[in-house]
Amino acid sequence: MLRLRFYNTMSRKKEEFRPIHKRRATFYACGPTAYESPNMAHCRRFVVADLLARSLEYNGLAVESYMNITDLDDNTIAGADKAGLPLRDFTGKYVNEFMAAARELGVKKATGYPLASEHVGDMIDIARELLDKGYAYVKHGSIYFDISKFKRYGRLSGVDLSKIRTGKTVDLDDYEKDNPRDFTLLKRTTLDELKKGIFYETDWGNIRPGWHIECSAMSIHYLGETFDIHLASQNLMFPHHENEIAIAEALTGKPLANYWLHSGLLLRDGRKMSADNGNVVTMQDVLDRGYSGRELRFMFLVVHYRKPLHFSFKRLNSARRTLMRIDEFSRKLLCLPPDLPHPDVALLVATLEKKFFAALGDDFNMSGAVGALFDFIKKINPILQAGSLDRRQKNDVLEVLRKVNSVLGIIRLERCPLAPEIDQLIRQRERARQLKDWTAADSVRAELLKKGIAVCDTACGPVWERSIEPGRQGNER
RNA sequence: GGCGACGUAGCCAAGUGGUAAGGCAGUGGUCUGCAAAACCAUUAUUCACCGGUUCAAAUCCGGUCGUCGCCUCCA
Repeated sequence: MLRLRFYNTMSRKKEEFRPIHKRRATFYACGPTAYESPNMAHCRRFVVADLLARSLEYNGLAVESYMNITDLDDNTIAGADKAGLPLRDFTGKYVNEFMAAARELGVKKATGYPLASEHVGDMIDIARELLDKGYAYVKHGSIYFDISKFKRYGRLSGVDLSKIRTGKTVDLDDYEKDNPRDFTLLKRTTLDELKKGIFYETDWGNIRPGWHIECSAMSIHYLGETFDIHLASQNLMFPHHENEIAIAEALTGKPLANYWLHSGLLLRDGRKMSADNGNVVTMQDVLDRGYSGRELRFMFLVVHYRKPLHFSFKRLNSARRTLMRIDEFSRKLLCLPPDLPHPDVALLVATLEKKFFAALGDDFNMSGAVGALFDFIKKINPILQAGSLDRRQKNDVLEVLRKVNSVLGIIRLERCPLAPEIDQLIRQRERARQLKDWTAADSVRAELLKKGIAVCDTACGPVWERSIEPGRQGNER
């Protein structure tokens, strides 16, 4: 059992996690917009959400997690228009890509991935209620949230609305707000949208929802008025999260989430990775270069989730090498025959478990946790090399690694099952090697390779693995 | 201009008051029929800079510099 603490943006401190329900944890993560292919920034967010979910699960909590997909907004509408496709077909393609990327990254499925377009009814209800309560107003067929009515605005991000430069990034001429700081809840349908059938009928005319109300509506719909954790990346803090909070709290009078977690940005060449900066590296780019989702996952995992992460292929290479060291270790552990017991193993196993989960529980300090794993590997390696682990100790080692891996999700602990004839061949090759019949040994090795088994020799005997195409290694669970 | 984050070795990265984890690369060694590796050892008198508090500071306080992000629909 793990004591979980994490940094709550709302209080700007690390706090101990106390779920609302004893055995259940609920969290909502802001997901991608379905108008572009998954890139490294999306991948990091997926992995961070997965880390959170797995940590909560390890803590014995049943996790209910939702990550929304924005499939109804300016970008998706403009994208579909440009592609000459119906909105649904356009976004559907990207939704599938995101799901595939998540799988590739070894991300456990969230409870749900709701689409904004399927919850417009909820959004309209919320807007109506906010109008009734006086937090919103109608103007020329659009509905805006009146920020002046929500006194606690800005608590999360610390912005002072009087000092903000309005209109710097948005053309205010497109809106008819009472105050430029107000934000759109429901936007009057344009003529073009009307023609394409992208509109929803309401008492106030045809509309479509704005971005902020989508998240409030979906999170409340699935998780209730107050849930445990809201997760997203830092650059969404203002205005998106402030607006989400304003909508939800004006509506219910209760906090939307008890803990607000924000992950760091993903940078490329010192700048945020985004289409605007023209420095996007997609998941597909990385796979095409022969890297695996598993290698990406590891690269994302070892950097603290709140820190900015500079993406580079050099870094990815370094992650690959590091992973190879772990793989070598687990291969030996699985393949080499058990022998005599070693006196230090019990303590080493206990230390790994303690240190790994203490680091994890301290605001997801994965660098510290992985450091503990390497300390362990370094100590066990010589023992393994000397062939002095007995069967029971090997099981203990495997068991602690399974625990660690329930969060990491990258260690290969499934012994590659050997068909009897493969086992036979390996033995045959060993006999040939003992007789120094190198020609026979090499031909058996070649035969094994044809059957998809790569054999390496070590001082303690042969170690094998399923030979896999580089870059296409599957993730262990 | 306002708000926020970050700055630790060649690179990546932990460490938030007790004397610098871990990984990659490098170097040296061990093992090895071949192959591919692997394994071990080693690498920061110092934590962007300046000042202060303290017996003790990468860690706390004040200031400076640098990089990045957000400021009302890129997400």
